[in-house]
Order: sequence, then structure tokens, then C-alpha cells
Amino acid sequence: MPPLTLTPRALYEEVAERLRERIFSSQLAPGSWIDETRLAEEYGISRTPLREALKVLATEGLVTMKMRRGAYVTEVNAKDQSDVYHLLSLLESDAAGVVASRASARELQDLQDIHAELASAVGETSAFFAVNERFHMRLLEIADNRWRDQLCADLRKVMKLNRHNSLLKAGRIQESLREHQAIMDALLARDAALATQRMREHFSGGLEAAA
Amino acid sequence: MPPLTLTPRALYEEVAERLRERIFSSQLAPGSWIDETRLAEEYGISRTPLREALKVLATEGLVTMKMRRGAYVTEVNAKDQSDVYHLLSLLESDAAGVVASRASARELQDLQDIHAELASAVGETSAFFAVNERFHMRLLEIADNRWRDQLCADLRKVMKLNRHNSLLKAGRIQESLREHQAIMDALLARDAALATQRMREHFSGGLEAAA
DNA sequence: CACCGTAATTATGAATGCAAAACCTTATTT
DNA sequence: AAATAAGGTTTTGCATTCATAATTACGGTG
Repeated sequence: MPPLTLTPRALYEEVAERLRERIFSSQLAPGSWIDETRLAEEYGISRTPLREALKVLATEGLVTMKMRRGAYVTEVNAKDQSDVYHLLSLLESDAAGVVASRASARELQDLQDIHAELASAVGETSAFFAVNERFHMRLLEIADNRWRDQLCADLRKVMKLNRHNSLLKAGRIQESLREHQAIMDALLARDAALATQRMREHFSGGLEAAA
Repeated sequence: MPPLTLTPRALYEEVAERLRERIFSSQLAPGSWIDETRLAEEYGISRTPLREALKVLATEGLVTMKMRRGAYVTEVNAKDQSDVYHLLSLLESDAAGVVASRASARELQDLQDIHAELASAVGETSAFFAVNERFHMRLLEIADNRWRDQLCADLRKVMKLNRHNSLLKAGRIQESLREHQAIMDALLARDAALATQRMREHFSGGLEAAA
């Protein structure tokens, strides 16, 4: 029997994840100073792994390091928000095109299954959000470009900095579902250009709704 | 008189930069293990800032951290190479479109100036490379999306992991210049779609040449 | 009362110290 | 001879400690 990995991940990664959650939930507000000593004490760890985590978050763009004055939660203004969203749209639309061209029948079926789940979750908002996220993630996975996956993951994190700008507004659920349907149709038709375009439209709808 | 900032940047950033150089020059070869103790001693610093730098490079994708076994220079295989190149192409092509749509006359003039430099540097390969890089950088700058700038910078770093796959092959200088001319024409004509397409062609030429 | 300079406090950046995990060598067993 | 177990060594990950920069508090001066 394998020892089932007692240390799933390094402490600094664990801490980075916790900090991200705090940032996304605005428990650590944009622009605010991050008190290393206080947090380390609260987590019951030393400052060393905490500082490593902060440097990772800085590279991701979630926090900003100021020389000799510590770490601050990055403030994303409206332009940042739309800039990041633009990039997400660009990358995921391209991914949709790739999927239309190269996905296996099995993979398309996977997406269709998730899409069906999505349709049946229309009633329950939070479930819909979760399934929607899974659809996008799976699509990226199928597009099979780990570098893009990483980029999109990071960009989505940044989007979450503004908790009021969720990637999917509650009021758009019906519309969003229709757009997903249109994307699925293009994917199944193996029409890369159309899939790309429809994913872009899907995103463009989201941005307007979020504005 | 200001004390002209004795500490231009944090030590861990300085170290990260030095490590990048070593990696790009293959002094630290892909796949090889990075000896923290040795390097720290060589730089005359402790392991703490070195380890912070390694975590930054890991987030950038240049090194890979293996749990309890230290840091290794990332190995990029042919697929990684082309995946990263694809993303660079996508992002920079989009940037070209943005520039065509929104650049000021002054900014377009800037690009034209750099382009003129490029034309006059055809004879000298290394100068041509440098000016070429400046053109791409300036274009990104004008597109005015700091998140994309960061992404492209990181992706270019990863491209450099394979030093034999330079973004611009020596044999393509004439062709590359023509492509740049075509891009400039599209930018000056304010034709976003055309600029995007021509930048994409420019990249697609580069990849084939690099293969 | 405002302003400025100095001392005390606090926080950051980096070095050092230490326990545990991984690794390597060697010897023992089958 | 191959496999493996034991012991010692190295290296990692994290905690602790220390020096210095930055901030605050305070008191004197105009």
C-alpha cells in the first residue's frame, strides 16, 4: 500500500492558495498591505514560506511587492479588468478553434455531457456557475496546451480580484446557455473559425453584462 | 541630491535575472538540477533569496520544482516549443490589430522609425535581432495592455530555453524585413484585421524557419 | 501652534540553524 | 551475483535570528 503522499504539496504552495482565497473573497482588500508577521502567526508558520508564497503571487500579478515596504494586494482598475478579460477571450476563443479542429469524438462527447449538465443546472445558479467553469476548463484541457492552461488559470485569478465582476452574471444564465449551445454546435460541426468566433461572442456578452 | 537608489531592486530579483541569463545561455542546461548551496555560495548570498528567486522562475515556467528534490531547469520539448510559439503569435497578432485601431500618429511614427532602423541593420545580424526585438516590444507597449506584455515577456523567456530556436533565424532576415514592411503598411492603413493577419503570417514564417 | 529633528519602535530582507527527507555507499543475505 | 537492508551523507524545507531601513512618537524650537 502506498503511503498516500502525506505532503500533498509544499507549504509555500498551500499558503499561496490560502492567500488567493483571502484575496478573492476580499478578506484581503485590493490596495491593502499584507502583514507578514500577523499572517504567519495566524497560520502558525514562520515568515519564510509565507514570503515565498507572496513572491509567487507577485509573479502571478495578484500582489505587488514594494521595495522595503512589503506586499500589497494588487489593485485592478476597470482597464485592467477589461484588458485581462480581453486576453482570456482571445486565448479561450483560440482554444475553441483548436478543439473544433483536433478533438477526438470522445472528447467532444465529454464536452457535450458537461453541456447537458449545464442545461439541467439552469435553475440553480451556483451549480450553473460551477458546471460552466468545468466546461471552460475541460475545453482548455482538450485544446492540449499546458502553457495556455496556465495563462488562462492565472488570468482568471486576476479577474476574481474584483469580486463584483464574476465571469458570469446571474442575469445572463439563459443567454449564456444559448451561447454555449452555439459553441457546441460549431465544435460538433468541426468548424474551427465558427467555434472561435462564437466563443469570442460568448465572452463579449459576458463583459458587457459585467460592466 | 538624491542618493540615487543604492538598491535598484530586491536581491531575489537580481538573482532571478542572473539565473535567467544562465539558463538562456545553457550554462544551466534544460533538465539539469540546480544546486542551491553551490549557487548561493558562488553569489556570496544565503539560500533564502536564492530560493525565492527559484520560486519566481518556477512560476514563470523556466524551472520546475520537484517536491523535496529541489529545482530543475524546465525541459521544453518540441510540442512545448510550438505551443508557446502559437500563444506568442496569437497575443502579438492581436496586439498588432489593437495598434492598427488605436495607436496615435506619434506612436505609429515611432514604429516606423524603428522599422527604418531595422531596414538599415539588414547587414549586421546581431543588430537586426536587437532592433527586431525592440519593434515587437514597442508594438506591445503601444497596444497598452500590461498583462499581455507580461505574458509575452514570459513566453519569450520560455522560447529562449531552446537556444537553437531563436525567434528569428539568420537566414530569414530579408524575408522578415519584408514581413515587417507588410505589417507597417497595414498599421498605417489602420486596417486591424490585416495587421493581425500579417503579424500571424510573420510568426508562422518564423516557426517554420525555426523547425 | 506648526515645523523639524531625533529617538524609539516596527517591519523587511537576508543569514543562519536545525530536523527530516532523499540519496549514496557499503555490507549482508539469499 | 543480484537484491536488499543499514548506515552515513547530503540536501531540502522551514524556523529562528539578526541587521538595517522605514515608520512612528516625541520633544524642542521658531
